[in-house]
Amino acid sequence: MPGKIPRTRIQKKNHETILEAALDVFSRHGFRGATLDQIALESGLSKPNLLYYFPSKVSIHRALLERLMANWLDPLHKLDPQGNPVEEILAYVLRKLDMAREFPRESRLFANEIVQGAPNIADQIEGELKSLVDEKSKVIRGWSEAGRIAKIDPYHLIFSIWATTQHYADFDAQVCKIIETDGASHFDDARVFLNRMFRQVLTPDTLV
Amino acid sequence: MPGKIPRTRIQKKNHETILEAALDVFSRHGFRGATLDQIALESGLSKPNLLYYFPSKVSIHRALLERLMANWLDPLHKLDPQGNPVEEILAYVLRKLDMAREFPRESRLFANEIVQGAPNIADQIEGELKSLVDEKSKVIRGWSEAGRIAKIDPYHLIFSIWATTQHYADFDAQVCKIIETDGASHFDDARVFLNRMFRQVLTPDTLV
DNA sequence: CTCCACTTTGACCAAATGGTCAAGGCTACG
DNA sequence: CGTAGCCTTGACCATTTGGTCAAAGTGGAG
Repeated sequence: MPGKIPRTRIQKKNHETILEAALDVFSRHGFRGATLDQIALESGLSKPNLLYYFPSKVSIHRALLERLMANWLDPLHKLDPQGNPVEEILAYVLRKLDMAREFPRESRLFANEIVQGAPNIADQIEGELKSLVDEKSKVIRGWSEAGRIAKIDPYHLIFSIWATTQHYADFDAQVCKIIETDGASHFDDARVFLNRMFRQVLTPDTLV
Repeated sequence: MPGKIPRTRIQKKNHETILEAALDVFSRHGFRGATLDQIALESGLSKPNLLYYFPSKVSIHRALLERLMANWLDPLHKLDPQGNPVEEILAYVLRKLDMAREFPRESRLFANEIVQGAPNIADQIEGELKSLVDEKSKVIRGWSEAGRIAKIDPYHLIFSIWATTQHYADFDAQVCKIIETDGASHFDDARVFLNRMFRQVLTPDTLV
């Protein structure tokens, strides 16, 4: 079994192939529902070959989560304390919505994991994710207290952004069955809706 | 194997016992992740006994989903076309939030099912759920066009309500790791936040 | 009390599944 | 072109899991 970092060209390629197939399978069936045989089939490699590159099923899952966490947090990282508060937060909302559209598998992978109690990424949530959220919450609270946006709880604001944007990826099956539009045009409608909603929420109360 | 409706007292009791245990296990691990042995253990019955009352694992799961769907839709049913638009919708939001707090297992059961493509409740979503949403969306659109609430897409409004409220049940593991508050006091904060957010969203634009 | 239908379960089964291993194939480098 | 080390896999294994079955237990109507 090769070390953590792929060395040879072929190792790099197969690592990639496996993670790509695993993303597909894990995001569709959750950790327990996915099988090594499915991942082997989908990746075009044999099952023992998977286990040559990764020591176990759970290690594939963990590698995936770890690799994707950074990308997942990226939109929030980009929230600029120096920018215009309302526009910064709205840009964040729309970036998250774009990610839900472009990377629904990643979103569902995390959703599956967290719904089931986050057994494999508890540490990353408590570490990386929490400290980033804490940091950006302070920024938002600063804006809030300066009267540049409404007085709202930054944590719940962030939760509501996650919930409303990821909903379109995680609950896609439901959304598509309720809205009949064939294409993914509901993402455009969602964009309009969320843009309006969060703009409205952030606008400071003028009278009080 | 007894018919659909439990007849004897003992059948009624055991049906109940099994579904209660199954709710616990399915909501924690998803369909594939749950095992009959776990459900048997948790219900205090033997595995063959489970299969005396239900013909298969999937039939337990389906019975659960079916039984809970009605309760799940109830808050939306209560949305009164004759009431005050803003207050009706806000009351709906808060009812949904209460359900997320009081019935997190039910919420996660549905979340698990839908994230994985809703293989066992596709028909109920396309039927009962869709027609209810269609009906209430018409009501909301009516209010919207009459200028009694803002001009917003009723479907996406409903999605955003589901997303933001159920988030506190489905993603509880994440929420609790990010907010340190020990108790479930974050539900109170969420109530304040969501109340403000949706009130804001529904307020009609006065100028245009 | 008796008897019959309802209920319960220990033992068992076939299939699926995560994982192992030894043997064979391939490749890059000298 | 040869060989050392990387890569691949068919066959196999132990365990888990959904499900079966025959036999034993139990409760309540008469």
